[in-house]
Amino acid sequence: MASERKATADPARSLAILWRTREPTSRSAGPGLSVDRIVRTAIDIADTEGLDALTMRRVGEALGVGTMSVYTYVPGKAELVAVMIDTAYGEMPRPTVEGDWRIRLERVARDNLALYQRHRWMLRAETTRPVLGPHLVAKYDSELNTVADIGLTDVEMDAVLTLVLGHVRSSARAESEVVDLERETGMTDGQWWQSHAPWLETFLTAGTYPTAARVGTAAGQEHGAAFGPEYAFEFGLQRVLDGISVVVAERATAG
Amino acid sequence: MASERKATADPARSLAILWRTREPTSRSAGPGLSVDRIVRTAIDIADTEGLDALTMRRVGEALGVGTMSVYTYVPGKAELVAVMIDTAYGEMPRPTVEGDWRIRLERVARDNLALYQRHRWMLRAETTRPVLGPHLVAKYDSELNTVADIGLTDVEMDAVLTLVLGHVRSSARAESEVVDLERETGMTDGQWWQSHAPWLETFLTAGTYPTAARVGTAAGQEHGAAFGPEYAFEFGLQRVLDGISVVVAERATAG
DNA sequence: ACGGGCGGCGTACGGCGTACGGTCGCGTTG
DNA sequence: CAACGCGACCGTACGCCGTACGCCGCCCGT
Repeated sequence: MASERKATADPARSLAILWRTREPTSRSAGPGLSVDRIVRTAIDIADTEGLDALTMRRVGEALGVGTMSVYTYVPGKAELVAVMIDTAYGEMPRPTVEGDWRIRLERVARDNLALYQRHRWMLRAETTRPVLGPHLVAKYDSELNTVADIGLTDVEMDAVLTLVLGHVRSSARAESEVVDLERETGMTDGQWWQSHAPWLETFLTAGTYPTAARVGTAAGQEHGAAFGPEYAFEFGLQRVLDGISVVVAERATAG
Repeated sequence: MASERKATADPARSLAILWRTREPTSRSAGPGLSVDRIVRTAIDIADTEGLDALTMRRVGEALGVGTMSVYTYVPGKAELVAVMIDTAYGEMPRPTVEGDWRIRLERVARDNLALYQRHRWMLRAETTRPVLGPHLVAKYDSELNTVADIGLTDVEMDAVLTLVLGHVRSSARAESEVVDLERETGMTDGQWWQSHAPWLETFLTAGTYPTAARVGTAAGQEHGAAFGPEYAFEFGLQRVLDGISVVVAERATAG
């Protein structure tokens, strides 16, 4: 597919599907297709077989229905993916209001990480502009409320959320890469590294990049693998929260 | 393409191409193909027409050569993209050693942002495991040196770099989405938002998500568009650096 | 002079998203 | 109660993609 070229070409239609503005229209007792059934099936496929396996033909097949029947409910694949994303947002827990802002924000980060771990395809699908579905809006609102009372301006609240969610995405991607690699090559991360190491050493004359060699080795041994995604997530999250707490403190003393 | 399924299936071959272990082999005065010419052409196409336009047929055509001739030098599209990525890393400036760590790290962030702005396709191509080409290694080494003398452990140095580069990537992606959207729909970000707003309001009963509505509006008016990628980058970068300086200070007093 | 090897490539295959034009059974209307 | 229109369903086909395979013809070593 030439991607989402026209994903937003018809805002009316796209948004109508996202927000389910449509009667159930169960006319007969036939296959009984619906946007919801299609989306659930598609998410299932993407979860278990990966985004590459998500094919319109595959979706039809899984529903026991012709390929083109799917197009009765969804204008195209891009829109289907959009609804999948919004649906996934919908199954997240809403942030609690307990604890101070740092605890709440940390919770938001962990919930989002769990989302990406459950639906790794989202990391590759969320390429275009945010979907603007009902669940994304609800999520955005509830996550904003998490940092609504700590003295930040509206613009800063948005930026804080963007920063934290961006870090989560980055970490989730790094972790997902390791998992994907293991599934695709049948090697663990360590084995993959081992198989590349001799070749790397061939090219990399000893001493040319001392820092890279030392740190790469150190990081590898520390985590038992070439990269420690969980460590990177935790370390980064604490750094980000530390950084945020600096502005929060500023606002508290200045305001 | 089923993506990079076998991108690393033959480490020897892949690494050999990455590190250019091969005589130039300019046998005749024919088309004179080479990995370098192919990669430069491919980068050109991706830069000006986007990653979706990067097709093996298109590459051959641009080189005045049959499609399959490209395969003489490159095992497949995945490997081609890998070399493109490493080549792009190669044209980055190497970080200076002037100033304190914060200035140097900030410079690293800005250089990487500029890279992504010049080659937006990298944001969508860098999906798999890092490429392990010569330029990536050199980049990693020189960027590490930027934070090598501030009292962090090796593992922490790696994590700091990962954090900063992750933030850059996230910001660059957000910015790229806006640009792509404008190019694809012919609307500016503001216009796009305007065209969606009436529909959103239809679904979004006033007052259901007060915080989202207020902050969304505030952020939009502040930046003159629905989202201010540059602001998000700057704000996030300062927060991240603040967070890092907390550990650095800790190490300085404790060590 | 010649023969092998390799750079170059034409053709073809399987798979993708999806446009288009049917078919058929239901709910509504006279 | 009969006719009908509409919408769910779908078979076929088109134009893309990546790339396997086998063939040419030229250059270079002999």
